[in-house]
Amino acid sequence: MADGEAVGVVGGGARRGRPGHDQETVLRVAVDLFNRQGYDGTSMGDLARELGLTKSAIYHHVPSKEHLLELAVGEALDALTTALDDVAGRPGLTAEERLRHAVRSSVTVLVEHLPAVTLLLRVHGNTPVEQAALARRREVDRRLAAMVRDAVDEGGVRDDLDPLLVSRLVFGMVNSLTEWVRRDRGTSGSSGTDAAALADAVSTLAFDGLTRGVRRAEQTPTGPTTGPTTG
Amino acid sequence: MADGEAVGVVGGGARRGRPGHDQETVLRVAVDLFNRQGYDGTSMGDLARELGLTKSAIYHHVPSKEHLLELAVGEALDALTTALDDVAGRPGLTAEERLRHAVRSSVTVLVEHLPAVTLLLRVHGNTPVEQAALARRREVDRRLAAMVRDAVDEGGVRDDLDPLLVSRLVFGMVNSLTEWVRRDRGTSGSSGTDAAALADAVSTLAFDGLTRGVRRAEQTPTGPTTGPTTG
DNA sequence: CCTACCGATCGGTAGG
DNA sequence: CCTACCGATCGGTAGG
Repeated sequence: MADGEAVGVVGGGARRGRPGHDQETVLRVAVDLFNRQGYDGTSMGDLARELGLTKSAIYHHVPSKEHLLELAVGEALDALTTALDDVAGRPGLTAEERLRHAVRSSVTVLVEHLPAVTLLLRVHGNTPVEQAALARRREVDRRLAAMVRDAVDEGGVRDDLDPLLVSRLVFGMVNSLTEWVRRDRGTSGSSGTDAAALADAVSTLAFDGLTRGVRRAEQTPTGPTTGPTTG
Repeated sequence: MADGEAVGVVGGGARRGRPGHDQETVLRVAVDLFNRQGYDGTSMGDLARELGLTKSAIYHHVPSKEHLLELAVGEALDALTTALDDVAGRPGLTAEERLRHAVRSSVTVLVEHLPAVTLLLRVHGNTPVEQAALARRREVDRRLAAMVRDAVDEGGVRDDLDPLLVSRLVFGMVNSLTEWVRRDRGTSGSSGTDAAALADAVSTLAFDGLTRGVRRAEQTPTGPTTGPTTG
């Protein structure tokens, strides 16, 4: 990936005569570039060079640059929305437990869809496509804020700080993972372990803080180690 | 600021015959645009329109678009570095107290230099100027991580989580403030109150977590309400 | 000669 | 999937 080298295309082993670019490959390489250089800072020429083909050839696979953005942010928003639906659909959980699940699910989704979520979090709203993405993202934020409010009302979460502020800070911390988490080299589809450990750490820090000493036993939610998103 | 309206230039009251654009005004308007649309997503034509003058006239005040970026990220990095120097220069503080000050200082600097810090946090490294900014930013991150390690070694901060991870999460939470904090309308130079309240909230959440009940008296550091940066 | 700009256009490159 | 291009716009500069 270093110098002027075009990326290997088919992940597996045997490579066909033609490079075999499909939309998924173009999308993956494009999103990586968008995240490295910024969406506006990435030209279709950059993408062509990275793919090892001409600019025009890209348009055989995708109709426009912005469609690539749309696909990626759609993936991220679908995953986040589904995760929240899962949490909301659990019967018999307290509001605090649902919030804990939401934090863990957010981390898991972020790690499993890292490039897409990273791109989503950097959208500016410069075009209708970006504005639509921001609208869906605000809806996710609203649902997360509501879960914090519910947990405060229920009594499990501190009420000396504004719930909206708490929601912004906690999920701001979660979202900041995109700044440094790296994708695991894609042996296959197993990214679960790292994500779970990270989710634990984030959850611990968010709920218990970084001050030493006050550790609590009721840290683990009802569903113990099974991931709330994929489960 | 809504439609095609050019921004008011001289903040005060009496306006001179000529618009009186100086470099500072150009910089302020430019950084606001960069943060709204992205640096690469903002053309010098956009900036000219917002300033109410021609593109060419901008180059009477600034040598290039990138110089505007350089000035802004320099302001942010200088402020962050100075704040860390201040904290490091305090004698007789425990490592935990220094860390608390660092968290509060970071919030204060972020609020007081909000546009500059926001821009800094979005730099990609596409040019030598951006790469230099990233290098300075990494140095700041290293110093913050070292403060967390010291606090862990000292015993005041939990040691069941990786100090580097804790540092990233806590200052990721701090940095996420740029996503939603709005500058106060600039009556004069008084932005202290809001920043202090926000610093309190962030510090409380970071050190004590959001779980109800375990509130601690030793929350306030040695220097109680005087801001560590400006003091 | 200075300042604070303007209308027009430069050489290159963007997405398509 | 390429060569050959387009309308437009990019950051920056010309003379006045």
